[in-house]
Amino acid sequence: MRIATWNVNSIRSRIDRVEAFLARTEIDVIAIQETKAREDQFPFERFAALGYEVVQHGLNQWNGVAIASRVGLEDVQVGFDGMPGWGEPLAAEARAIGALCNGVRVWSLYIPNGRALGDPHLAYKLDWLRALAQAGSGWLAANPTAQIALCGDWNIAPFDEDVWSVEYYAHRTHTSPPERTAFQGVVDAGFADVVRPYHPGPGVYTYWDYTQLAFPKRRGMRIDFALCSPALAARVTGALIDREERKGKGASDHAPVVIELA
DNA sequence: ATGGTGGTTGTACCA
Repeated sequence: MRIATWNVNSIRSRIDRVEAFLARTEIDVIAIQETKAREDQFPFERFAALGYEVVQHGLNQWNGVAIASRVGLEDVQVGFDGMPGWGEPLAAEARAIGALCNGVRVWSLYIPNGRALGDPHLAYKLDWLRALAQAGSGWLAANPTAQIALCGDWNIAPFDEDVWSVEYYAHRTHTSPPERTAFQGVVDAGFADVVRPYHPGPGVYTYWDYTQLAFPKRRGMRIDFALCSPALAARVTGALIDREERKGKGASDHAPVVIELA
């Protein structure tokens, strides 16, 4: 079984790329982020034609998450217990959707962007991650053998080797100690980065800014992860970061991350 | 080669 996670930066703009990716990679389940589409705008039929069921949660032109599966899609959950809201009045954003796919609970997560050190969005991001760690801890407490994949764009580079320049990010988000502590909180709850052992850094990234030739200059960040519960991590036999998908015209600024399960 | 922001929306906001 093969699970992918990919921030596509608009499913409507990227549907041709997503289609081609699914067709050439034998993906069973894909967690998608930044769909930027409401339910009535989502290209469900394009997935159906390839044999995938889709569930999606999108409220407006921002955020948006989806899961496509060709191995079953059950027990869909939008958001998780304790997930913080944003705005006035406080409202849940479209940043989390989960479903059971062939025995694996797959989550598609779009962790808030903190924008800048000191920005209220950063506090929101940290709250969101703390709530996720707490929810995840609860899921494993209820069932220690649960197979759970927390897939998505985490907007955090957990270690210095996960960014092209420590100096560049010294006073920006994604690398600050509170963010790294919050990410580690999810790891400590029992969810492991199963890709790192197959692709050790430095220089291994999943995101490259659109501006200033970041990709050809290899100026990226590793911020997209599939964190797996112990029972699922034990099934992992390989992993791939598909840099090919960042190349050429019409690419997302993120590459897909794929894990292979026995 | 991988190439100098892009997407959605509406003339700004988000990343």
